[in-house]
Amino acid sequence: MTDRVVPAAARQRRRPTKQGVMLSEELIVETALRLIEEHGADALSVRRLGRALGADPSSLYRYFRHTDDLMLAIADELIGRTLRTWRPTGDWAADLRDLGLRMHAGALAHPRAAMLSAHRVTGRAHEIQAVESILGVLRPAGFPDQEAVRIYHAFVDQALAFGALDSAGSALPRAAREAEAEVWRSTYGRLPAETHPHIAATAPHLVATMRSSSYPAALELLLTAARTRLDHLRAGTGGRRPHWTGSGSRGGRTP
Amino acid sequence: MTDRVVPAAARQRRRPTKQGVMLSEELIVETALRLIEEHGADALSVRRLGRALGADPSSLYRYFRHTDDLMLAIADELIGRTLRTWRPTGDWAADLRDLGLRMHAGALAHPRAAMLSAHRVTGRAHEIQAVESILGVLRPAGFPDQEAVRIYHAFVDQALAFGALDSAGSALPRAAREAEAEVWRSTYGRLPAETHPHIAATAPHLVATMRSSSYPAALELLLTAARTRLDHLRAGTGGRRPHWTGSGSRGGRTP
DNA sequence: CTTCACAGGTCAACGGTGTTGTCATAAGGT
DNA sequence: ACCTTATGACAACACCGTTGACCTGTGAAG
Repeated sequence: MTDRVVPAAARQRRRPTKQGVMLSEELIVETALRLIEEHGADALSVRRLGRALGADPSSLYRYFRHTDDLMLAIADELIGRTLRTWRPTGDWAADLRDLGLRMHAGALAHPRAAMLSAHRVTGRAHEIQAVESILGVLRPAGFPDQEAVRIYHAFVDQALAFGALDSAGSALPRAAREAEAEVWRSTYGRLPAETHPHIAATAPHLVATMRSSSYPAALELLLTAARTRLDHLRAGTGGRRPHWTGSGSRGGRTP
Repeated sequence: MTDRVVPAAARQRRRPTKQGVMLSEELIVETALRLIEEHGADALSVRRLGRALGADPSSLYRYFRHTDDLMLAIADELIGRTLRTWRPTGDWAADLRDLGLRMHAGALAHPRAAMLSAHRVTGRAHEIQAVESILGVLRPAGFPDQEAVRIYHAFVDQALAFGALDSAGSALPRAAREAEAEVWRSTYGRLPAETHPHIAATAPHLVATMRSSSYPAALELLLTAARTRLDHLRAGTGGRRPHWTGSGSRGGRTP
């Protein structure tokens, strides 16, 4: 069974399902998204998707090599939807802020899908378009190539990471979320100043702000830092070189 | 079968496994962590864990209500380990950088646990100690309470969010991860300059850096922005320097 | 010592999952 | 009208988490 998948473009002999449905990559992705939204991320399995489509589960393997492939297709569709409503103005900071907030909002609107797809590189059309667009905001703004790539990377990952984090929070059952809010109020709001002076001193602020997402603040911090860097660059000296050369390792266990 | 779990403190009638192992909450958590480290995140299943322990899988349900409970126990242990090796020096930026990188590394070392616990507030001892410690770094540095809380919030969420994001990446099956690296090289590395000028211009940088985590960069941006903010505050208040408040920078006990 | 309740380990089963080898058939090109 | 073959269907495999019923060693009480 070397390869049972035929590229979407080359499909011709379509044939209806026993229940009369015409399968297609598009229909499968749409149905998967609907399934995720309506019944939660756990509701997405090959078998349920097959049932929802009116087709045998194994038929899906004619369109996607494995479930991972399907996830990538879903992720790309979400990227496309987000990008489609974004209109860059030429002010790099404003444009990035706008896009970041859109990405975050998009993730919150599709919590389960966002959680599933945030960490994947799809290499598909919409994603490529997004990369090109963001670099197209940074480079004309005056960031040198290497710097532009670094900021792009941090910006995108931060939007995706916070999107997934906040999605996970909002996807919790109602009771669990209220329990968490209660923890902040009753546990952190009442620690004695003798043992926990800093928490006690800031308790009102903690209780007030810990419930909302910190993404807007984090985004603003990122933009501030980028602007600072740009100012240093324009000052001519080139400024001090940032020491954030990627030292972290994503993937690959470190023995 | 209302509740087959007995609180750890009340256990007394321990009895060895058929293979002669004495089970305990601790042993189970330790073994689970070892399993994750040695054979990857996918290796952690109730059945495998049972096998590794020399016990019937169902025995574990005498100690944890379900797998989620086990994950939370693991996560709590991880928070403890991360804090235990952290030694604040008094330089707020350096201390936050150090802690952030430790949190991120801890998450990467145990992907499944990190992904599950990132968005939860436990209100338990280790977590409280962490909050107190971080505020104890920011406030003495001169950040006003509200500002300190805002930066604390962004800092912690950023560490958790990136930890979860990168964990998800590293939890992928080997083949999928190699496929992603290949996507960057073959897809993004070869786009023509006519259609995708910005990607083409930065392709070498993209290919070189997109595989590693952007957390160090994002963290550095956050610290830069915080320092900028602090400079503005000092300038605005006539350069008045807040002085260190003394002993209270550590939360709970430090073994 | 013996007795005895029951915590805790084991077994078997249920319903779920992703995936694949094989087969049947309708669609398209000739 | 034929033949090829793409594509849908079926059955099976090896896993998964979880649970109800059973059995037995343990620790305390008498």
